[in-house]
Amino acid sequence: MSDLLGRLRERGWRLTAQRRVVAEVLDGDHVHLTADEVHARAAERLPEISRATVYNTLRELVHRGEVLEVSTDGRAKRYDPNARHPHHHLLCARCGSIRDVHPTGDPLSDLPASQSFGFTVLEVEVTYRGICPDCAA
Amino acid sequence: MSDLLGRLRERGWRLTAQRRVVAEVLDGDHVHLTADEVHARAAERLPEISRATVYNTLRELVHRGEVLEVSTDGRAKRYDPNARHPHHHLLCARCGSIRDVHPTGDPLSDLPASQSFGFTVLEVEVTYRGICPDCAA
DNA sequence: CCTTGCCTTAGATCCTGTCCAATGTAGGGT
DNA sequence: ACCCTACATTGGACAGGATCTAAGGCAAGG
Ligand SMILES: [Mn+2]
Ligand SMILES: [Mn+2]
Ligand SMILES: [Zn+2]
Ligand SMILES: [Zn+2]
Repeated sequence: MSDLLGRLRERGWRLTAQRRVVAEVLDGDHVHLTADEVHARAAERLPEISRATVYNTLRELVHRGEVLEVSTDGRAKRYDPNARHPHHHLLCARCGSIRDVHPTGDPLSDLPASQSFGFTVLEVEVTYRGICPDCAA
Repeated sequence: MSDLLGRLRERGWRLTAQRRVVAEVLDGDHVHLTADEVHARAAERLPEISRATVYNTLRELVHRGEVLEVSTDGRAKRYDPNARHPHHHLLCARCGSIRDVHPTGDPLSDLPASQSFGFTVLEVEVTYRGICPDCAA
């Protein structure tokens, strides 16, 4: 994230207290918060911030490529500020917790053109599913 | 699917008209229906079948390993009877349509033990995302 | 056939996420 | 420094997907 706010301001992003707080909450590595978790932490600093604004801000950060949106089966999506370093995820099937894992190969190149069915393939997501140590105990 | 019903009956599954119809609807390859699509098609043959029963039956088929549950980002999950032949999916980011793709490598073996974080890793899912020919036009 | 424990049902309810119309404000222009 | 206004925020309504509940139905073993 580092100078996220600077980068966004240059692109004409209006800088509000709400957006600043959301960006602060998302700062760090190995952060995978749900929108409601982001809202809860943001509300500690700015009690009147609304859920709608958190959703709006997250949607824009995702759209601008600053935050990664991680689907977790039926549960709430998680937001990952570590969008610059491509990586994959290890997901606990029981509690939904997430860990980062780093790829050894490039699965995109593993998709032969013959299997593209005319799709314009943009990205690939690899999700390892299992049971985390906490849930196993 | 072939002798799905026989297999399930042996495991003590009570055989009802509703379950039979759901299994019939799911028969075939490259089938990726949502729960509501399954319900609509089942209702053509058995008009009084309820959504709850379709959900219950799908959940059990998934739990027994007879059907694969495929998450598609924010959309309704899709149910895939082709659970015996492991494969991955190519998902249209615009309309949510799905195609089967077959892996060239085994991403599970690409996960070094050093990155398991104590998880018991059960499976890996690879999702290619892009734009399908219909949506591109 | 009976019985009983499993199934099915309609509708309520939950969860995540989006939409809306009213109100507030960042920041460029003067 | 102050105004304007286009853009942002807000609370609450809304929507889709999925689960839960309590009442009644029925498969299948005896
Ligand atoms: Mn991550
Ligand atoms: Mn499939
Ligand atoms: Zn867990
Ligand atoms: Zn499409």
